[in-house]
Amino acid sequence: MVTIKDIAKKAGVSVTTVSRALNGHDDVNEETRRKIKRVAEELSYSPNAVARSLVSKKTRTIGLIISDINRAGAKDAFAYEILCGINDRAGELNYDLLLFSTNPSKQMEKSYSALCKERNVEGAILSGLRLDDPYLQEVIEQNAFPCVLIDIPKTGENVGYIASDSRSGAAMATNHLLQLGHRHIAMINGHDRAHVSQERLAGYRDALEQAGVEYRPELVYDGSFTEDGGAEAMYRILLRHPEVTAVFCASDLMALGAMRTLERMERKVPDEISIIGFDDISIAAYCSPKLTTIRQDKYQLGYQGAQLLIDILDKRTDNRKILLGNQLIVRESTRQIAST
Amino acid sequence: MVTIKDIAKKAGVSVTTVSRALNGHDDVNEETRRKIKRVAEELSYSPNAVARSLVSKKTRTIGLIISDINRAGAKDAFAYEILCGINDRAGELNYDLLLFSTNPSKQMEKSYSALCKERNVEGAILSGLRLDDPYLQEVIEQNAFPCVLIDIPKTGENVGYIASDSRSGAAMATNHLLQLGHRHIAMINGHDRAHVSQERLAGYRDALEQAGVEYRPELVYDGSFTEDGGAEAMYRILLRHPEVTAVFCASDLMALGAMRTLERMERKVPDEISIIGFDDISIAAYCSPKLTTIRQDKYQLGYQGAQLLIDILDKRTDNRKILLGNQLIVRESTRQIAST
DNA sequence: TCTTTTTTCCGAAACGTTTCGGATTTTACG
DNA sequence: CGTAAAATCCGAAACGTTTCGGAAAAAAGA
Repeated sequence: MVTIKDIAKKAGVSVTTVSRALNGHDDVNEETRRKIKRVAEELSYSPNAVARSLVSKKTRTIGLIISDINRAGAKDAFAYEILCGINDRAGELNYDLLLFSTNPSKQMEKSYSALCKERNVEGAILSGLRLDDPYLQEVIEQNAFPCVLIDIPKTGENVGYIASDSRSGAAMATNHLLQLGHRHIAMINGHDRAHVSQERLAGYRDALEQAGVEYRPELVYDGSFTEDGGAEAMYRILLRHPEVTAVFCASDLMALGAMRTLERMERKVPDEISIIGFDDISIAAYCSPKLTTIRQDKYQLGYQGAQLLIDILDKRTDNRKILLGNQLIVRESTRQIAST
Repeated sequence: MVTIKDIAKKAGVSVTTVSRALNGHDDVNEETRRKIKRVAEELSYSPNAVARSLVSKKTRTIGLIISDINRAGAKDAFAYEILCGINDRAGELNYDLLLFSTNPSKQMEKSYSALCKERNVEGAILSGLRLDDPYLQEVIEQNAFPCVLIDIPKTGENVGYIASDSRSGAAMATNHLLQLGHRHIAMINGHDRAHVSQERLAGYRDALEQAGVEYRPELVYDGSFTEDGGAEAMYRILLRHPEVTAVFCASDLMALGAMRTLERMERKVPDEISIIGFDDISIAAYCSPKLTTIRQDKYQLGYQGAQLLIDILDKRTDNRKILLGNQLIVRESTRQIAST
């Protein structure tokens, strides 16, 4: 390995000068700088980032703790799009990303903060964590290193969060169904360890109450954010609440499951029952019928999340909270209620 | 920051002993070890991985250069599944992943090998690179650091590759169509800067020739691996080769595009034209008609790729090449040719 | 009791870089 | 020409860890 010393020797200067020359400091003669650069080139020198960060305390690295990077996520590609956003913004700002191997199988022995401290990342972005994650509290309380949480509404001196506005999104979805004349609207929600589930439920209630429709808790089913869960929930709705003409699903995946059940039971969507999802995953535009849904911009979640983190790092902002808007995408799975 | 020195001082021993105690060396009294561990705990010490790797030359980090991590990839989630596989295996073996910000927009000034050398990663996995990538050659020739290429058939002392067997997969697809009685089979291929395109074309030819069907180059169109490209190619096929009754698409995304065109032109799939794809992306099981395709195990590409890299690192194998099998998934987009 | 072996510990160097404080040389100014 | 200022360079320390070689202390053997 060729080091700064080798260059110094060959160029006949001190290591100090080599360092300063290569880093563009201005107290080095242009001619010596050229020479040093030439020698560095000849020896095909490349700086050792590890040594550099040991002294500078800077790694230009952002830690990523994305617990939902797994096979199952391929369908909704949720984590993926977030990652793309982070990757793009981090790339633009010249940060690299360190993906921690948060081993979910064997109980992790190291906390997130330990992980980040050890590796000297400058900050971290956490996504896919459950509200009851044992290490989450520690991250926030210790306030040890700057981080941005995705979809977890906690802030602190050094911790910010970003999310899409689930509540208004859910209200938007429910309103859409209401405007189509539906009055008996069920909801298939995700598991309640996710904050977004609470928010989406609240939005659903908001819309109902504002429209003067009674909110009936028994119409809300748990689909645990999975396709099978959605399918299962739909069976129960069909069985127990035949009066229901529309279902708001808190995720597209669950909506897909619900539609599968409806197909099996030979109930036509949207003619007999309207379905609206949440997320706008790519399948939504291809399935049959195409799914009406609330689009949330997952990419921006990552992109602006990365931006927020770096703003926090550079103490460039006091803002610790970003809420992204959503968009209603009307496709084929919802329809004006049949006038009976 | 609390260091090993602080522990040494508080425990009344030397830094050497602390280091050896914490790292489980056996030349330290069990009692002192306990004491040191206790002190470390009290001070909530966490080791500095940067300093450690400066001296040990080990980072337990794998570099990732995945040039196709971008928004567009959300539909096929190809890069994502590979990443999941890598992430899982790396996690199991206790490696972290460093995602390099290969900024495709501004021309990268640093080569991959420079990137990896600087950051002292132990090895790297490269995916999504084009055959004509300017830096690819350098990686292989310099042989500077161990790496695994995905879908690029080059090997070397320290470089291995992993891919799914595109050629046999394409033959499998074409055979499926032949067995259904099709004789006029067009192909929509990807751009030819990808090695897989060449392979899939070869497989297509293999199958045709083996079945005694003439290979006609004019039936092969370039869909450049995009949905729009597939749609465009399909238009041309319809226009110029009305005799075609089946199309083999070298990717599901292009198949989706082709099906879009067919729907617009009111040609029924599979009644009038059979379509088979390649990849088995998640949409394939949901679109209408559901897409018959060749499934390749992208997750294993990553998982076994990571394994291969680590085997190379540990000099545990001389194998430098892994070829994964594919699987024909028959759904709804192919059918026995209508007997005329 | 004396020597040898084993156990337990430590000092110092090393990893490759940055940076502080100062030294030397050159240039500018009166 | 003498002095002040600017330009250019350098030595040494520091970052937090590991490890080599050996030293001191304890245990074992004769």
